[in-house]
Amino acid sequence: MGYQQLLLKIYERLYQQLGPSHWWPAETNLEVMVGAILTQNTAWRNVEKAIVRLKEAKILSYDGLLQVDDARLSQLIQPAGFYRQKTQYLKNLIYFLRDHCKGNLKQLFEDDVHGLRKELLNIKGVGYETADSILLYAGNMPLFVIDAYTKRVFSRLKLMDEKTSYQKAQEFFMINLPTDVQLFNEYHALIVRLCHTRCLKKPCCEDCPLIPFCLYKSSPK
DNA sequence: GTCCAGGGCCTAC
DNA sequence: GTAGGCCATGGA
Repeated sequence: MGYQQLLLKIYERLYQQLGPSHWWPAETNLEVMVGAILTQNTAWRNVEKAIVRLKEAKILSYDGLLQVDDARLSQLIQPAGFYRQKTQYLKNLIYFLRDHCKGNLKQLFEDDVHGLRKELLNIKGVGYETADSILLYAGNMPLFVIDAYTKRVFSRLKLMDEKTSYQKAQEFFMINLPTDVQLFNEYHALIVRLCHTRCLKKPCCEDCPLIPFCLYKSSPK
């Protein structure tokens, strides 16, 4: 079986087992962008707390985030951890939006995808995964998002090395899958959800949906 | 108490 | 281009 077929088989199996994800969990595109920064190396439940606080303070908006002072923002996002860095990262993002499109996100995502990706990566605090999450889940642009879970799952399937670079891993998926925003959206979401609900230590859990594709043999304990 | 979570930056090599 | 240290909270 070629990689194209294999990747689609794995996708179909995950979708059958886990069902649709309805990602990204956010009410607006700006909320997706904010969540993408807040979730950096942080459990989503902690991000949710910060998001709720931002909403309660009525500053989860372009104008709100533009005007709030650093100390206040820092205090509100504290539950999401790394709050001093993330305060600056959020400010950097909002200043980019101000300078680039005056906060008009619809206009922002009309740009050329690769040009926009390069500009996002120029923002201090936006790396590959954050940029691609924003482009895919807020901008509906066809970028496959790689994260630690993706590398963990697919290295276990012997389809890549855990240390594979972001670019190489992304290339692997994008070369071997049709360029389809909805497919990229759902595939990444399913990988994350799989990792939230399954043990990923070797050998495979006996009820793991990916057992048919897993090359590690379960050994009796 | 220890480990980890939907990373990214900086520095050294 | 990459390995290691750093950033911080909250749940398991």
